[in-house]
Amino acid sequence: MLTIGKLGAAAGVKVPTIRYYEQIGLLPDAERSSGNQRLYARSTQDRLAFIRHARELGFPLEAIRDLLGLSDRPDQSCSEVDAIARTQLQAVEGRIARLQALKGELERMVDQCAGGRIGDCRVIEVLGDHTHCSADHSRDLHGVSE
Amino acid sequence: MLTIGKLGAAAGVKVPTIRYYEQIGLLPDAERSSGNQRLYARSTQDRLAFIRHARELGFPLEAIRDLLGLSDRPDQSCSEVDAIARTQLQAVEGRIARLQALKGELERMVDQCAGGRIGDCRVIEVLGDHTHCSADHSRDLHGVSE
DNA sequence: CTAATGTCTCTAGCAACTAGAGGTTCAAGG
DNA sequence: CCTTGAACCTCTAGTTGCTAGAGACATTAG
Repeated sequence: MLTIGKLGAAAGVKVPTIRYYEQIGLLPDAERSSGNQRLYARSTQDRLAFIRHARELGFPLEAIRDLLGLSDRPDQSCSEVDAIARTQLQAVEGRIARLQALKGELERMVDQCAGGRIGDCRVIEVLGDHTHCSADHSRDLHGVSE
Repeated sequence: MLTIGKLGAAAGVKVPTIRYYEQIGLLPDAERSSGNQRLYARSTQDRLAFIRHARELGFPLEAIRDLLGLSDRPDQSCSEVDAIARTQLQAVEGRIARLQALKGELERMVDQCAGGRIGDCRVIEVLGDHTHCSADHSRDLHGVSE
């Protein structure tokens, strides 16, 4: 049996995140020691690694919840699993396409900044002007900052 | 003078978002009509279009706040503006690179899903296994979902 | 035995909005 | 002039996926 800290270190997930996953029902309620501390079986490490990897791949927690539910019923068709993965793939492709349009626009901005005064700055000017927009980025308004 | 609805329509920003921007100080407090409704000058439309475009380009609101502050002092050097844009460009390039790694992994998953039962499903298997990871995606853990 | 570290619960905060309740004001049609 | 309905107001709370902190208890190394 592992304590939460060992589990987190083994799976590469921070301790509060594990408690959060338990809270939202993504992990089952952990067993407890006599002193009320969470104890985990090895299998939980696999489940947690699964979650982590899926998160890294950009799957939202709701999709991961579905995948975990599906993986608990190994005799059914995997078409649903496939659909979730395909949806995710499409989302990633869309993000890449839009980010590449943004990249082009940013490059133009930086190239045109001649190092003068702000009054002449192309960056400011381009940001105030939509006419060079090469795509509809409106669906990019969230989740892009870093 | 424009009402908030007209302004929003003209700049492509939703009404509650405009009020939110005012609340956090990104837009100055609007003038009010006798009946307490917000009224905007045309110049606000430009400022709002600037914000919208910068958001579409992925600039966080804090960076936009800085840019707006800089654009109000047009006689200074634009090196700061340039730096903000370059930072943003780097962030976008990093995101693209990581998303392309993720795309490859997702494609492998989908290709290998032979349409059988979940017990044999490669998607589930790959998600449980980190060994094929081609990069450290750990900085991708937020902001990727769509 | 004690000190340090780990764990517990709980609340609050982050970005950047979005949604809803419940009430007021405005513009147009009859 | 009056009414209707859209647009506006404020306020609170919710979203996603965590992260940070407070204050208290548990465990472990020396």
